Amino acid sequence: MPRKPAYDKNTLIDRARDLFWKQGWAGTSLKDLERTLGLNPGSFYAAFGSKDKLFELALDRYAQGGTKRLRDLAAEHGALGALQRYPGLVIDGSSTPAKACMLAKTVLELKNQNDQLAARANAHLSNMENLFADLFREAQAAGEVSDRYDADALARRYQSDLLGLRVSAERVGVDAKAIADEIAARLAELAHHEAS
Amino acid sequence: MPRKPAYDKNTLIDRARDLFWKQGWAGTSLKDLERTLGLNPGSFYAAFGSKDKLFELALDRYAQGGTKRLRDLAAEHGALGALQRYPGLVIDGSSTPAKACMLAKTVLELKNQNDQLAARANAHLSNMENLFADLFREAQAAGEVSDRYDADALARRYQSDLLGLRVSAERVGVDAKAIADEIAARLAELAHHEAS
DNA sequence: TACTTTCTTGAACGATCGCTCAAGTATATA
DNA sequence: TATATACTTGAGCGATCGTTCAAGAAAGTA
Repeated sequence: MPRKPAYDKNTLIDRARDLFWKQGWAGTSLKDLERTLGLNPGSFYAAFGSKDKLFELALDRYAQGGTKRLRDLAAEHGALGALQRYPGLVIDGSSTPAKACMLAKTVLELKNQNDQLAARANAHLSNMENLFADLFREAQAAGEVSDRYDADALARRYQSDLLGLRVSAERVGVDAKAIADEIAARLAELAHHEAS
Repeated sequence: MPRKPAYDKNTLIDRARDLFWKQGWAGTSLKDLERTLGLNPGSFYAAFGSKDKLFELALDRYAQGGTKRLRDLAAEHGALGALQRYPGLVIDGSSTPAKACMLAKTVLELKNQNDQLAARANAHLSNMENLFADLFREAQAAGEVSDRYDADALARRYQSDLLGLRVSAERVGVDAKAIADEIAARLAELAHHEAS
């Protein structure tokens, strides 16, 4: 009996993610969303409930994409290979709406005015960091990284380096590729057993 | 003949900087500013012209504070000593309205909707990076850092590391002090002449 | 073809946005 | 003390914010 929606919800979430990623929370108005999604207010609220809810979906979708990309990389190039390639990948090409991390942008923008969403973004970042740690452990098991390092500490530092890289990549006049290369090169040195 | 303002403009700019720093551009309404500065709309616009203009002043004030803090550090501890202490300093204490860099926050938030302000923030970041490079060169002249490194490259990487550190410090559940220590420790290694 | 169920449309809501301006108040000079 | 020159006040402007909802259109069942 019913009538089917004229849109594909998954596609709309992708588009919303890209818009939010580029413009941020406050920088994206309902009018922007209606235009980009091709939805009138009524349909928008029937489909997503509120701007907050959609942003939450977009955040989850974003995080899911990041972990998938890294896992794929690990499947193809191994743990260390993936960790080395990832920095270059996230700042590469003009395919993404922004170079900076959407999760980091969200934490910075909303920490002091929307705890809900900021906390969710932060949780996704922690999740990602856990994945980094797993890969470092895997690299250690494979003998690619010395056991003398703490994988969690390496992951923490790697996450911080990535966030810095991606903020730098958002700036104009900064050679982000050079920074990405340095991060990757540093990882290669972790195999050595020299005294620190 | 005239009547003197009831406020000290410099103090107001400091307060505005702290508010903008913490809450960002869109997150700070005129009502917020009026409350924090103790100014009614009329006085506000008489004194500052617009929200944009005040934000610009706040941005400049912020950048000026950063360079001063670093220069003071260099005067007391030397170039390398200053570079090593700075990371710990910027994320330390609860004295600042936020841990993240206001310039970075501004670039991320406004790049796609207020070129004017984003570009100004970016320029301040470049300025800071030049100061880093000068200090690295100074450290090289003092023999604290090997000449085999390019000071500009070191500064670029240092800036990126700092930005990452300060985003990390804004998160909950992250041991930012540990990251700051690692950044400082890495600088100490730059004196060695080992093969890279 | 009639009916039911859902989706779509878009006008309009109250709240807030950044901002203006006329009227009132305080202070320094004369 | 009178006057000129600011500065201060706060009501209220038009625009936009996120959101609601009643009315109309489309599609599956009977």
